[in-house]
Amino acid sequence: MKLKQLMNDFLRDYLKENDIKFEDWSINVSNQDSFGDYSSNIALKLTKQLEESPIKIANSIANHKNNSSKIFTISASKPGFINFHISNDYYLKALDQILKEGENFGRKKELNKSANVEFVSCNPTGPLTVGHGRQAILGDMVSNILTWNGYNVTREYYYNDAGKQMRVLAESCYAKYAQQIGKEIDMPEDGYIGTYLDEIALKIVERHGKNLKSNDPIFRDFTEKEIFSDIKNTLESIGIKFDVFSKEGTFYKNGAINDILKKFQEKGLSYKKDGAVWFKTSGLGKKEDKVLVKSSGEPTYRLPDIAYHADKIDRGFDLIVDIFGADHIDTYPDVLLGLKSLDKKTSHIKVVIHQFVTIKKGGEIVKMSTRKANFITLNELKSQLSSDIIRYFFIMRGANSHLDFDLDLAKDESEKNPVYYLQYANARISNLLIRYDKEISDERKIDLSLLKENDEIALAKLLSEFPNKMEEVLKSLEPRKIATYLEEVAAAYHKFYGNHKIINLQNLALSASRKKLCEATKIILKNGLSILGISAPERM
RNA sequence: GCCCCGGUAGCUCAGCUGGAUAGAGCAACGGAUUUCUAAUCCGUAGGUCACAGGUUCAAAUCCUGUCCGGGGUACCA
Repeated sequence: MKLKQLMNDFLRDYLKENDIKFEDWSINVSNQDSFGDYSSNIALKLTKQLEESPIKIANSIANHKNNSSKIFTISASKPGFINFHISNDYYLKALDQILKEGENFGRKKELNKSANVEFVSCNPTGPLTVGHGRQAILGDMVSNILTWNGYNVTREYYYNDAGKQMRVLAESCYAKYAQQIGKEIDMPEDGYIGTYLDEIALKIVERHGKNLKSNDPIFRDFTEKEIFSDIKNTLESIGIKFDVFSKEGTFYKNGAINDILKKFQEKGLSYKKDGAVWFKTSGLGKKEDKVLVKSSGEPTYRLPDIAYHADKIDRGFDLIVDIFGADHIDTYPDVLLGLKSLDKKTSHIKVVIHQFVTIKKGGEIVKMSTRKANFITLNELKSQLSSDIIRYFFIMRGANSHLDFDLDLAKDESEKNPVYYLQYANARISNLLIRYDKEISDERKIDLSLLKENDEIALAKLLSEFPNKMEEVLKSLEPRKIATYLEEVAAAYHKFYGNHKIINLQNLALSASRKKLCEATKIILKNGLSILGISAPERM
């Protein structure tokens, strides 16, 4: 960050000295060594305004007085780029800082800001599927990213304990119960037919006998409890814990839903038609109006969702993140509209939408349908794969892309599996450090300037970028970017390791410096992996 | 019908706040000192960035349209 500032300062200084008013330039990482470390397009952008050829402007800029000459030199190249060449010294100094700050390197201090991350939030009508798994892991990592950047994070799970789905679940469970005790009863329409319900029904028979009536609350309460505890166990097995569980029923009981209806009515934003209450979204930029309360008297999901979000806003979080599956893409704008019309602040709500997951097995896509009990559960996945692998594979693609979960690759314990690539780099370093201490007991002042090889500088440069990366990730809330970065770090380390001897009894000073580079790499790998919630084994 | 996401190497995908010769992993092929852990490294080959227009000094990236794939779309959530 400091580095970019210095480069920008240099450009600003040039503009000021030449009395040019201009702001629209960028500085990017160069894509070729001969173009230095960073490049700016400022001269190209200035061509029109100055009515000069870009290369002329670039040369003029490159010759401008450089107050940061110890940190970088400047050159101009072909069409008109300004190239900044950063001194090795700058990157090596970053190593000192990494070693000094250790597990806090790149971490933001307490911001005194709070964030709420809502994710998973599925109703307890069945076991979690791999689709929920993606959301769970995405949400957990987003939470970690926020924590790392200084937020005080609340992980929240919201579910509907009162609606139609739970009623159907109870009816389905009764039907299964009836089957267990030898009665033939038809499954309710759109009922849940998964085998997990058979197990629950059997438990009910065992514990409560065979004489329960269909309307016994046990069929709802017991089932909810059973399924929920299964969900919690599943989540825990991949390292996820929630701080708060919110129930939809709360907002009926405390009157929030009626209040909102009343306010909409007062503001003229709702009306009655065909026995239902409609939300006049057409006046707010939408094409059609939406139903708030069905003619049956039951609210649609929108109303409680608005109430729930209003509640989150009122709890005073500085940032509210909603992680939703692609099925919400059309519906969350309604909720935001509702909140806005209630004069609630919504600018601090960030919605992360992720696409769905397909499982690839033996080169073929396994089609899934949740209702028809034709799905792969997260538990099944967990029984075959470690938490580390599951976590990594779910964020290997951007949230906005469909995810093909390649089961065969995930199970593969060879070098093909990218998770091991990262972990192996860490294990390699750990082993090396142990060996180093055995062979070299020499204590000396470290002279990092002995690190001059391209592989060494490239690695140091990459390590120094970690804090910037974390800031980027805070903006995009894309854990994948951390994974990509760590793969680069591991690759740079493996390359350095392959080309250069670290423990060299003939050159203890150089050995000591290289050891420091290894230690710094280990810190970065560990810090990055910890945000992803993936272990960094010392030995493999 | 309408909405969202995607179309980049044989496969899976990066890159997309516009920038200099489009990258990685896997697969293919060829190599690496009796290893500081070879779960590694080096090299070769592989591309009309779906297509057509447009904006621009500059387009894989922005705009428009078309085609293909996936998903959503209700008084279900």
